[in-house]
Amino acid sequence: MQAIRRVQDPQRVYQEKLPDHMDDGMKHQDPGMYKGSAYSGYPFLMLSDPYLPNGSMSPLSNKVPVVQPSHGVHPLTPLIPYSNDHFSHSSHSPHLPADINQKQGVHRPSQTSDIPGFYPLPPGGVGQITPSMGWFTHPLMLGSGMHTTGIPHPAIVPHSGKQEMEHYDRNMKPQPEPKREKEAKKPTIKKPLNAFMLYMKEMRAKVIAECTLKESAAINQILGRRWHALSREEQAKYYELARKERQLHMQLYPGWSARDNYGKKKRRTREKQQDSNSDPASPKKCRARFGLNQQTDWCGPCRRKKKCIRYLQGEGRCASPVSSDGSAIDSPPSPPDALQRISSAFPSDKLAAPADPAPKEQPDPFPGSAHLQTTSSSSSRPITRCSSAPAESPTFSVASSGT
DNA sequence: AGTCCTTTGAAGAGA
DNA sequence: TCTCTTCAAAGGACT
Repeated sequence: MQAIRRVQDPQRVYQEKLPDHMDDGMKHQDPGMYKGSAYSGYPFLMLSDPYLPNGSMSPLSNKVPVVQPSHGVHPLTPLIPYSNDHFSHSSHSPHLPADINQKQGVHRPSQTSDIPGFYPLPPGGVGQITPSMGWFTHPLMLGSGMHTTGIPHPAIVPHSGKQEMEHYDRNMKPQPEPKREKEAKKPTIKKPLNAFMLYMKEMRAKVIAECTLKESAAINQILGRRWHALSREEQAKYYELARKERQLHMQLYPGWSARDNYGKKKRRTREKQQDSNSDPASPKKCRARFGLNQQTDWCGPCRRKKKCIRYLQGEGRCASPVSSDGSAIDSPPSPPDALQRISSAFPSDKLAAPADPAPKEQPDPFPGSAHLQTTSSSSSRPITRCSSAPAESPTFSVASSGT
């Protein structure tokens, strides 16, 4: 039933979930645009994207040179956002069972029969699509993430990497195996990538090349800032790609739920739960402490529904909480408005920027560039210090971690 | 081998 | 309805 519901109403879901700034036009462009073909959102079919003025496959291809990343991301990365590694270890197996995901209760539609009319498959199903892509020999095409339709989807990966994929290939051999062992080798369907993940996927190599960094935590901090530095139009491209990716994912795995992958980081989960239980910086507790409206007031100057920045910075208290309309709630030194107070307190971050517990010594002269003051206080392993430098030629040096 | 770090966004669970 | 949690990618560092 859940699968049916999800398949029947994806358009509404996506439109509702579109970021606010997408309301301007994106939503209105959408009606019916996917109804012609069930897989019109499928990456391989997006050779000419109506959302991209020049029909480019890459949202940044018209402004950012494609850098072949070390991990082999395909130039079409934004539309094929899954790691090739997951598939490069298994050559095409004609014996690959079509229905490889029964364990997770994913209903694998047998062509058109099980797909509600909202996603009418073209005659012959998606399988007819592949011949038109004869030029396209992406490794994913040869992987074991093969959909019933014959089109692989990179979201299908083994539970824990390459070795399991090799096991999985062996499973293709007609050798009877214990049921329990078989179940343990069932691949995992991963979540579709969101807009920021798609952006990271594309820009990571560029940042690595610029900064000669490889540590992802530091790279991601840079990418996070650059993401906020993007214009709405630029971000909208990634939101749209993500929306299509979700739609494709929903089409391929109608019964899949993000919940299927819950519980795979159990240690971290437990620690976080313990932490949250005793964390006085939680928004709810901060609001309670300041007598704020739990429903409408924001916690702290960050205006994010997360932990209080000031608390995390060591002040041990919430400061300058603002109401939902931006007006000050406590009594700071009479700022013009809460937003200005916020931006003055955190000059290098936009309002929506992530809470960086590191003290902001001076405004970031290159917002969006690879300017990393320091790493998080939550990390006992300072990673990188990035000097202020133009975005085109940032310089990085590895901070002495003191280890 | 498994987990952490770090980012944003989507989705699910629970209050 | 809102808040909170988890996971998605990445790879070096750590346990």
